[in-house]
Amino acid sequence: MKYILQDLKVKINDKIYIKDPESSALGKRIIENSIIMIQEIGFESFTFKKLGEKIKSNESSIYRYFENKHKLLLYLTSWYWGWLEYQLVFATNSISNSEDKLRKAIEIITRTIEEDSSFSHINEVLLNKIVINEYSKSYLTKEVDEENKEGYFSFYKRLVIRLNDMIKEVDTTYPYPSSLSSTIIEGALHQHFLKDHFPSLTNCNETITPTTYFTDLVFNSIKK
Amino acid sequence: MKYILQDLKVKINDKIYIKDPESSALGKRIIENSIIMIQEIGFESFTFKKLGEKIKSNESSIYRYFENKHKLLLYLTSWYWGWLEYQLVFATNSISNSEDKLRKAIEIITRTIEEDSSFSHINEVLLNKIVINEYSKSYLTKEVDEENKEGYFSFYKRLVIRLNDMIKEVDTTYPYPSSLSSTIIEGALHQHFLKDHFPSLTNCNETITPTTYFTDLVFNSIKK
DNA sequence: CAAAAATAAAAGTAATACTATCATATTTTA
DNA sequence: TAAAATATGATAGTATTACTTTTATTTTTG
Repeated sequence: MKYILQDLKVKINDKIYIKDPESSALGKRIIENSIIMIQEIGFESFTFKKLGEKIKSNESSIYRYFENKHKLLLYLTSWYWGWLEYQLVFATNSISNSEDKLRKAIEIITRTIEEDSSFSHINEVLLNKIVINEYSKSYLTKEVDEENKEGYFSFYKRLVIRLNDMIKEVDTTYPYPSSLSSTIIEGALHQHFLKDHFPSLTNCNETITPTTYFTDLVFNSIKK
Repeated sequence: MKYILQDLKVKINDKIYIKDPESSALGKRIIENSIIMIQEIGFESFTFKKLGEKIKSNESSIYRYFENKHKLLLYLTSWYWGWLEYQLVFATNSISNSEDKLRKAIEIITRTIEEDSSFSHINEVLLNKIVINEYSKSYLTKEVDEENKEGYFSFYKRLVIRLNDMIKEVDTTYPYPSSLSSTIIEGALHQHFLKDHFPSLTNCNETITPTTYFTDLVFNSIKK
């Protein structure tokens, strides 16, 4: 698994970047350190100038890779959803029973990314935290429809559709499979956030995980 | 109902503002027009300078009411959740059957705010759109824990807890009432957003409403 | 080794997010 | 009703952001 993951390259829509950060050492440092920095100080406070200082490069050099920090966030989150989709496919592929498959899919999507199975320069534990705290900012904009047309959200959409398909496989008659799928994916991020900042608004904690909650939710809604 | 609503004053935490916008004509113009403007151009592009031009007042005068636009967003969204709570209490109060009560509560929380039942200077149809598009930005910040301690999210929390209580009333044994409650409230905003921008990720449309979907979801999860 | 490409350094611009000062208008109250 | 207090408006100023441009330097490659 490790070996395969090391070879995996998530192919990001090339309109998101000006120059592919995977194509150079500087590009990789930009990605690696932007993840660390956004996680540390938050997306609002993060600037290309600060990142330049951190990686001892120049602001103007970073602008040759990404138009602006919004595009960089789109890049990072696209990578995350692509990575998660790979995890999902890898883990569910061999399961023939559709109920077991769905169960596993929910687990993959809602679990806490804990062990640092990080390969190369991307720390997906930190990246998962960024997705929890910043992802919705990437689509809650006035430009969402244009950017959607450009395909900037295609990994996310593909994941929602994949889960939707798995739900349908278990119960063809369930009338809201894509709403349920999008609720799980977005809701999982939200429950993880609440657990850390608004514990009174969730039952999730060290013992009850979002996986437990969403598994129960899904299997009560669809017929088994 | 109209009459009562006209008298309702949502009492916002006074640390959110510097000077109470309800206390003056200028303050009310700030609120009224900031809602219109944020809805029009989005929160990112919105500035106090632009608002000043629109209401023919001065940037510096607006700063005497709100420290910054983040606090203004907290004010507007607090007002919205307070208003929605009022709607909820008003509509469910007289229902004695706890299942019917929950059903009505879900309806109030997940429905599209359509008719402009606006009173005074606040247009809650536009405000609902702002909440759909911008609310998560108000808490997805590095300051969320401090601001939560200051009580800036108390209306939202109270609504989640109220719905949680109603779920418990119907089924005391259900193990995830607060997660379900927060999923409904956050999820309803999300489904409304998807319906407008990512229709392939939701089953909600003109005929299937978020209310239909969430009502089904809830009553399949809890025992009746 | 020369040419091309990538990166770094520095400077410049327009806008943002404020703060401060002072003038003027309006309201309050003595 | 005059004086005082308060609210608002106009103007200017500051630091930072979000870039763009130009030029110099370093690295890569043919």
